[in-house]
Amino acid sequence: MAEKEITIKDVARLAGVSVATVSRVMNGRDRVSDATRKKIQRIIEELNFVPNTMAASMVNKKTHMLAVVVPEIQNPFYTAVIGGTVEAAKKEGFSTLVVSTYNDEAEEEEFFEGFLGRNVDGIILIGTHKEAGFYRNIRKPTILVDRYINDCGHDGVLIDNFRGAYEAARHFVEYGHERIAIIDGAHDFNDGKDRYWGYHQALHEHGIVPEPGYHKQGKWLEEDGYRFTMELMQSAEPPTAIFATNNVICTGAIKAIRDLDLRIGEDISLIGFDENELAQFVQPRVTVVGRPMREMGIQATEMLIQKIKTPPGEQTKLKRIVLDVELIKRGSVKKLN
Amino acid sequence: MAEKEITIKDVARLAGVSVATVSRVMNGRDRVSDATRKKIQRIIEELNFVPNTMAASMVNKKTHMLAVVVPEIQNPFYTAVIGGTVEAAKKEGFSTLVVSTYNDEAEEEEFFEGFLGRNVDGIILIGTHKEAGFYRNIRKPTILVDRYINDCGHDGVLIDNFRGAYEAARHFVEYGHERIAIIDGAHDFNDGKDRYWGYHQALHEHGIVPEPGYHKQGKWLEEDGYRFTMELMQSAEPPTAIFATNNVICTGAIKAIRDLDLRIGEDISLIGFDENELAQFVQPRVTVVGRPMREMGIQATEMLIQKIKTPPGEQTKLKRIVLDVELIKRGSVKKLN
DNA sequence: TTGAAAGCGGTACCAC
DNA sequence: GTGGTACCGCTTTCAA
Repeated sequence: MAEKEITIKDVARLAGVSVATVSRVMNGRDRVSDATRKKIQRIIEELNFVPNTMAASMVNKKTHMLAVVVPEIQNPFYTAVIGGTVEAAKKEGFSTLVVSTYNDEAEEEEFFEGFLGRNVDGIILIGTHKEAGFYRNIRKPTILVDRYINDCGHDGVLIDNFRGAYEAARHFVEYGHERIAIIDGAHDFNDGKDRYWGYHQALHEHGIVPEPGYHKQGKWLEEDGYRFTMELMQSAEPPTAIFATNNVICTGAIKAIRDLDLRIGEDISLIGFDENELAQFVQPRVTVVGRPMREMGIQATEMLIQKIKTPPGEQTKLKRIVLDVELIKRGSVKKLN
Repeated sequence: MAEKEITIKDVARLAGVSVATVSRVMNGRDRVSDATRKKIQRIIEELNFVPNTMAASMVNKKTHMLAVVVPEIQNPFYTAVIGGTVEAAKKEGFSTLVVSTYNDEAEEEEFFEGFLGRNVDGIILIGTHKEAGFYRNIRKPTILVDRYINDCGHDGVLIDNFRGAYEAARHFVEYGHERIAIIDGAHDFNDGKDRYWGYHQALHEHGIVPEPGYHKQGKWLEEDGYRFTMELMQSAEPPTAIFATNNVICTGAIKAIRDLDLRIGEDISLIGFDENELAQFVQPRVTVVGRPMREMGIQATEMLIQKIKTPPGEQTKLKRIVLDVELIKRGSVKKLN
């Protein structure tokens, strides 16, 4: 397991040339005579020599690695973004490594201070921190995905949360709903906040004043979706529609509805945010606001690599790409009018 | 974004000491006078200096990083293993990075040849390669998880697939089933093969000869579960029970049963392998063979770190840890007798 | 207690 | 074309 590693020096010695020449052959930049090249290549082969990437990185300050840092690796939304990133990175010759912070700020900080954070060429970040200061301290090409903090100093790839929620709520209204509840979580990030206000505006525009009791705030957890749906449906005046603002809340809501022996799209209308297994399984299937998850990863990665390749001098000003969402209508919203 | 990095030299110069002394203060090993230590610490603070981990690693050959390489990051089984790994690694002061090979051998090879594979201290590997040769080439502390290849030269943390399948099949038999189908995939790895033969033995022991048409082999995909369940149930002599040998096949089977308008545990009995969302959602819930996924990650990581810390001389002989599985009985198996 | 200097394993510039 | 060599940023003897 731990024989002394073979180095470029060994190769040079055995080939009877200098390390410089071996280096040339490895990188194929400078030209080397065919004879020596052949000989060196043979020795490399024989010795099964693999250059130490770290040593190389020390001098040229490049690792050709990207990190994608997500809050939670178990959430299919994030794994889809990761998939897009890996694909796009590979195309450009970069390797990708994944880090999950498990929604823990300390964990996120450790990444940046540790080996990884300091040695990747760039970072795709779905952050956990809420203050711009944290992000401003990141001195490395970074693209924020999904969650964006104003004044953070980095580019972002986002989706139009406001519009997604607006469309969902409007869909309810158009179908004649007025008692429309929303289950979300803390408004720590733009995404959650925007979804709430999108919903809010759609209602207002149609003269509906959202009843305070219809706004349930948890922690963006499945159990919140479950508990609040239970509460709502068992209250004196249950809503006719529920907007579940992320995929796990939606899962919880579906389970609650099932346990309450209610029929989706009949006894209660439901719209979720993001695709999820259950939403596609139940009958009728659940209408959701879909976002181009994989595409977000791809776009972010392309921006990132672009940025990495741009000489420090000519950095352009900050930009944010906003991708569109789509209301995927299925059968979970009952027509009341 | 790219001001010149601060180095240990800058600190040394400003503190009016040698780099050696700064290094001492940073690592806290050697003793340094209180006065100089204070001064150096102040400068480090002021400059916001963070040492270059790569340079350090070059000399002490340690990165304190572990990689966990999985075939597919979207599969909850693997993310659970990852979770266990991250937890255990953290306890011992190691960072963990995740790499998904997407079931692609080339991708897996690239990892080992690239920056990451060469610079982590150890690897938790759920491999994609099928030949022992590939694994024997890995010259780094490595633990194989779940999938094990004989003669690979590494320790492993496995589960008793044979027994899990055996228990599942026996459960069917005890409940009076005789027409028991099994859906699996290629027997490339021990896990799949063992599951098939566990099933096979249980039937044989009870004098049941598995009908060839009841063994459906696909690619371990959800669509296989769906397609084969359809085929089986629409055949001239449909089985009374189906053993879905992994989580996604089970998901597919559940969907097919739903689309066929059949009732689980009534028209068709079903047992899955590994927990999954749908198995717990449908009514009645689906009986599954459960494995201690997170625990597998933890055990593997502890073995790995142990190994990393063991001096090369005194390596012990190979060992495999086999964790137990558990048949989680729920309502999806009908009593026929 | 502190400093000088020799690496770690490469890269790249400058000579020849 | 090829070799010599000064780094990259840090750790670690060895001396002082």
